[in-house]
Amino acid sequence: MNISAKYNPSEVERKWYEYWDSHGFFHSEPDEREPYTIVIPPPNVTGVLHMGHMLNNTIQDVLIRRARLKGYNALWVPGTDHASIATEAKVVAKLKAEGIDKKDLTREQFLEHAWEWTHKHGGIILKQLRYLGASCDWRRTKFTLDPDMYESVIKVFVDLYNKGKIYRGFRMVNWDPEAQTTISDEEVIYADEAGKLYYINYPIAGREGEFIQIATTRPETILGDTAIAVSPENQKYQKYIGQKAVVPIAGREIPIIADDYVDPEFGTGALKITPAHDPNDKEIGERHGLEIIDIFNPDGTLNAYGLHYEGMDRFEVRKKITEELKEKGFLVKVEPHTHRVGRSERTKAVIEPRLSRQWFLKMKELAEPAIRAVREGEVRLIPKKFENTYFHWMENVRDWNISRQLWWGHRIPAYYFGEGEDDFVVAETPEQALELAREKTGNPGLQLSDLRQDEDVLDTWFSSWLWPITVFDGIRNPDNPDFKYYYPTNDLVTAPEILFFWVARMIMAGYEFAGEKPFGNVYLTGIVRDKLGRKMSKSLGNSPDPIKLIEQYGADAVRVGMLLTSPAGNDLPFDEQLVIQGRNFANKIWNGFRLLITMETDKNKPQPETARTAVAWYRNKFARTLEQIEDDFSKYRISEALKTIYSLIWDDYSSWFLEMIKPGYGEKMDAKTHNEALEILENNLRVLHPFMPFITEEIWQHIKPREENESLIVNTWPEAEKYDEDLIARMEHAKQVVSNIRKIRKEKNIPNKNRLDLFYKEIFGLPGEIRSIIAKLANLNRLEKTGEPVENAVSFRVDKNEYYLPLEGLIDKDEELKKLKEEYEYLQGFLASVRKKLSNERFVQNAPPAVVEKERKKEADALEKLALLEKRIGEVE
RNA sequence: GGGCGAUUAGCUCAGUUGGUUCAGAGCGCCUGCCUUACAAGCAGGAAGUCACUGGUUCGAAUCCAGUAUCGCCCACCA
Repeated sequence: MNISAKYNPSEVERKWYEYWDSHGFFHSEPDEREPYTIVIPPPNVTGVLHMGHMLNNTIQDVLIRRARLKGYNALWVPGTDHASIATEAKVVAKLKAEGIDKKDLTREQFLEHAWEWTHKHGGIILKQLRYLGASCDWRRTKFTLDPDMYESVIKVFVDLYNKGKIYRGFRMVNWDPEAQTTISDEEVIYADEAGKLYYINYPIAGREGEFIQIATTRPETILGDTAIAVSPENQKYQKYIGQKAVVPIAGREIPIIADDYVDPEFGTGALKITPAHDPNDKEIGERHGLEIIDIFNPDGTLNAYGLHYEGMDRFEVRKKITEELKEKGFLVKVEPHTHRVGRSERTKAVIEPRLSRQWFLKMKELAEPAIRAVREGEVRLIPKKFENTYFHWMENVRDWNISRQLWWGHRIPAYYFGEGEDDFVVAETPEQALELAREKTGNPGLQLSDLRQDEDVLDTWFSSWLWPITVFDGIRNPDNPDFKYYYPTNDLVTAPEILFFWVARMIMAGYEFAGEKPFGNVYLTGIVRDKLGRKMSKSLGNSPDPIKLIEQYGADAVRVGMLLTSPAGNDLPFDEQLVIQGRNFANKIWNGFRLLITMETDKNKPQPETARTAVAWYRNKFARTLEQIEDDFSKYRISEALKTIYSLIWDDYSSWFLEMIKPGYGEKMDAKTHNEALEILENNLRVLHPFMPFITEEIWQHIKPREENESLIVNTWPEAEKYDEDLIARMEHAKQVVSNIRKIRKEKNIPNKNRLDLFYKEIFGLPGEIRSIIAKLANLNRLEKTGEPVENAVSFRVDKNEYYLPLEGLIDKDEELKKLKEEYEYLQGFLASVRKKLSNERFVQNAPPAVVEKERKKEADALEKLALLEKRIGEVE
């Protein structure tokens, strides 16, 4: 068989993905087996794969493939999110580039464009996931705007409204003037920015020449001022409380009030109050019954209250009004001032706090079962450290503003029939709304055309929080077999950034609408960063294109590269070097396979002792390592599990096992060993498959012809077996002896070809088969026990055995003595420390007996070794 | 301002309930090898006062307190 010395992933990967998919190996239907379910965190429908997705989905694929091998009925549900604000922003930008303004379109026209865009770009990211090897059940692909999903979302809204949990409120919200919509608190990103603090004098009404001075970072908002507040404790301003001040430029008279909120130490100790544009001011305004003056248009320009600034942008007004204040003598000074500015996560526009009528969801009651679930371990967060943040947020949860002034999304099912505060009904369909409206108004003549549906849509997360339920149609049809079988799901893999946006809310929705947790474990990944520790982002251009990486190195290599350094919750400093390491590993595995498959075999040749021993040893070593792998997985230490397998295959299997069973030069391998080695290889492939699905399947299929149902992806995970610790320990000893000899060969410049003799004093027993391994790997002529001192030999000690390698003419007596003395001194120091412990009465009394016993053994062993060394030193001298 | 977490070799990280021979791995580095599976490799090697200061303990990388640095989350100081 002619097989390339370099593994070529690109040829292999497409082939096997197609094979798995077309044979339905990703597909799951309920059956008698235990289910194992993951729902994908749905990426934005118009998104493209970035490194964060790669990490996230690799972990999910590892979990799902392992579950499949372990015999679970494994289902990974894929899908995409309509991502209302992100997608709408993209569509608006695209239309703008084509010279079309959203304002000139009707809702229907705009949605047509949006769907067109969605159909064009939607699914790109899902296709990219296939290159990665993601074994999703594509037949179950969902989209949050699918008709059934849409219906479920509306049903939930109506349900919550009828339960009194959804209400309309006139509230201070975060207004994004760019997207012209409200956004949730979580979508506002605060950062320190350099700004200015403007000190402005407000004349006191009726007191010529007297002023009250305030400090503000937003001078344009003075036009919306409806009061000046001072601290009631403030001596300086006592006399003005109850008086009136005159708003510069506007000329309006506003009251001067006292409120505890004001910090007399900050700024001038007097605060201008603009209830329409500051959350605190709004509260103060409510306490004092102040007027509310909103000076902004939705796009951030000033309205008629802006007087001669009407129509100008807020930031331009800031400059202009500063000049005017200066000219008219109101401006006292301007100081540089760093303060926190909130910007929209999506559009980066400075957020304007704004009062408006919005829909809200009461959160407190919903949060309670979700808090309990995590506290009682019904839902586990991995790593655990995120529980603190979770509780903190959940215990201080605020009502959720769920309406967005967008078109792309689930339209709020509220129908208005009049202008009054309460002139609306909430219903799943217009027909039901009409019925309710007729009841509510007592007017049976009301027609559909008399109803106006709310223009707003729901926050994207209002559909994603139902994801684990709605992908199984659990809202509309809770008794369906899929929902009953797959829900609750097992593991959720996602980024900690959306712990509140999404994870916490899914837990709430799970208990509220399904009466049960949505998933058992939440694996929180880290953030993928570049070598400099910066978050990977498009704008920095520091993110490699994952698809290019896959093309260059292979998906298996990229998967390994991502996983080698990413324990749960830790950031992942991505380095292409790691992918190269993954590729090298693939090549190593490939060549380990190549050695066996190109080996000529002989059925009549008996199995050598070395091979028999090697097979026995590796099987035991594998069994022990499997235990470690299971332990790693049980603790969700995915990268540790990979490292464990990496070292098993690279070190134990390739460097030791294969070397042990290799026949001599020009010889054939006996058929028994060959078969056993292939079996061993198969087990390696089984545990490696979740991490490197492609190369493992490729090799698996090359080992021997396979039936379709024998494909590795649907094969079995190895069974745990008992193992012989003693055999493993003796082989460990043998490996150390071999390493010592290799080291001496290197020091003395003795080629590997030259066969050597080795003598030893046996205290740690070495059965013949272990000796044969040593002889083979170290290329020895003879390996014999001896009672006599060996002349002209280099000696070394492993465990309690002393080894002598006679090297006539190559011995430097002084150097040998020096080494022996160093070893001796070291051991003496060690002995001293052990004895110090043992002579400490308190140690002997207080330490557990087992620990004391260990120390005694250390002492005895050290003494024995010292005796050996002492003797050897005498011999050399 | 409040909370959480981190700090172990040049880099990225392990280090289970404090106790096996002066702390481990991978990468990188150094040395020697194109040895008939693999130079994307083999063999060997060097490298750490476990951030700092105290404390608890027979015993601390591990527990406690404080300090420093970094990171994350939350918060309305104009």
